[in-house]
Amino acid sequence: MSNGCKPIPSRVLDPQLVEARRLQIVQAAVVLFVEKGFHKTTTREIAKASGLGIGTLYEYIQSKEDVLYLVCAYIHGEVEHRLAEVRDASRSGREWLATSIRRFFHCVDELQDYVLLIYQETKSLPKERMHPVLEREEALVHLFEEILERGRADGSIPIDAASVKLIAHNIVVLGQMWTFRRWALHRHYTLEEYTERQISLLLQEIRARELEGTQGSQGSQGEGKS
Amino acid sequence: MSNGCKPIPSRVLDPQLVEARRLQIVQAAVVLFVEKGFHKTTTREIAKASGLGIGTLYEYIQSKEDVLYLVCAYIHGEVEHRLAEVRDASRSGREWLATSIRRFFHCVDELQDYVLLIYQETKSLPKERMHPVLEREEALVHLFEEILERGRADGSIPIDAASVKLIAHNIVVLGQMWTFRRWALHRHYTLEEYTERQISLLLQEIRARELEGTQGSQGSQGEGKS
DNA sequence: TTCGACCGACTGAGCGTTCGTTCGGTCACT
DNA sequence: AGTGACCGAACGAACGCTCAGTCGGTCGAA
Repeated sequence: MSNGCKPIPSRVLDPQLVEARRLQIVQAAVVLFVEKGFHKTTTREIAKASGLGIGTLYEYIQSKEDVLYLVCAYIHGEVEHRLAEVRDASRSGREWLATSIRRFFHCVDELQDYVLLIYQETKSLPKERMHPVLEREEALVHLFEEILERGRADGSIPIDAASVKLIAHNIVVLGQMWTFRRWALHRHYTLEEYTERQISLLLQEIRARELEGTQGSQGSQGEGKS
Repeated sequence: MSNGCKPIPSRVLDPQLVEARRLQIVQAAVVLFVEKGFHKTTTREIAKASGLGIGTLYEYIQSKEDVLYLVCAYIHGEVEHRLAEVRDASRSGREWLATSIRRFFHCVDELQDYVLLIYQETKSLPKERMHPVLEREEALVHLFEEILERGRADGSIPIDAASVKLIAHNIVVLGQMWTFRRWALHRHYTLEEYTERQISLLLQEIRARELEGTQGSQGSQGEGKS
């Protein structure tokens, strides 16, 4: 559940020590990265903030970018951990969805600096390290796909199969939007307002399909050109 | 319609020449930034690609970050220019909205590298230069607010006032999502599929409210906990 | 004595930015 | 038309500095 893909080599032998030191490193680095960004943070700053010498730092990583990768993995771990708690919580898919969205948005809000960091710095990873990070991002989308799928199965979320993936992406992105548009959104909404409004929009949208079903028409197709 | 806030000083006197040379610079830089990112692009590369000497480059800017700012302004200009064409096109707010979304998504697709660039590099701007860029981003949101507002006025888009801003943000972000999630989305949808599906979701959502009105119930409020 | 975790002075590539210089063009005066 | 003073756009070598990464050494535990 926690590791991604290729392990980062370390010159230190004891695996427990490696894990412990890397946690030090990551927790120090995350603060610095949030504060100044990846590029403007120096390895020396990371070393000092971790309580290690610069040489020691390089016993546990091979490059500065490795630190970024570790940080990304750590953050994804945090998100996944918090989200796992409600994985099988409620009864209908519809309720599960609403609960999960609330949890997810809440989590995004708590970890907003971290989420923003991933958003802004993922591109600085070397290609090979980027893939596992994106995969983990997609796993998050999959979680919501699963929920939507269950709602589809039990009839509580009447949508067509081809929209599932899209809606799942929408949910994730609209959650993350709370962080990368906070300069605008926080001026107008509290987290609760934001969450409930987004859920309400989404569920109304889903309800619409239900009603349309009873009406028997598809609507919104002959809307314009193309 | 085109300029932002504080002008960037140049040591060159002739304003026409300044504009022309800066266009050279921007168009060269934009390619490099898309290719390698802002940080990994050197001023020398920018100079060479613009057909200028390093020294000349600095006749027209004061720092490397100025180039980034010019690039951002240029891109926003492109987007705004393309969007302006349909500003007063159709009759009902609802139709205007659909048309504008199509145009916007199409535009985002055409300029996807540029849009992505702004998304990823805005944070590298110095604070003072960042503000005008964000303001221009908000202007885009305002465009959609305006459209939604008109739809509200003519009754074709029955939503409550407090949702207008949120929906406008949603539209803009879901458009931009096409660029920053292309690694996932392009695998599953063409631009047309993506656009029509998103519009359809949005309009159904709006239609839902309409129907709810005739039903007289609010729904989706007692969905879960607090 | 051996081993491995830790250290930090050192290196050198690479960066943004500067500044002394060049040189084609313009214009006032003859 | 001819001349020379002046202008300013263009140039690029060089400067000063930063910073990722290295390497030889120290030290404590086994």
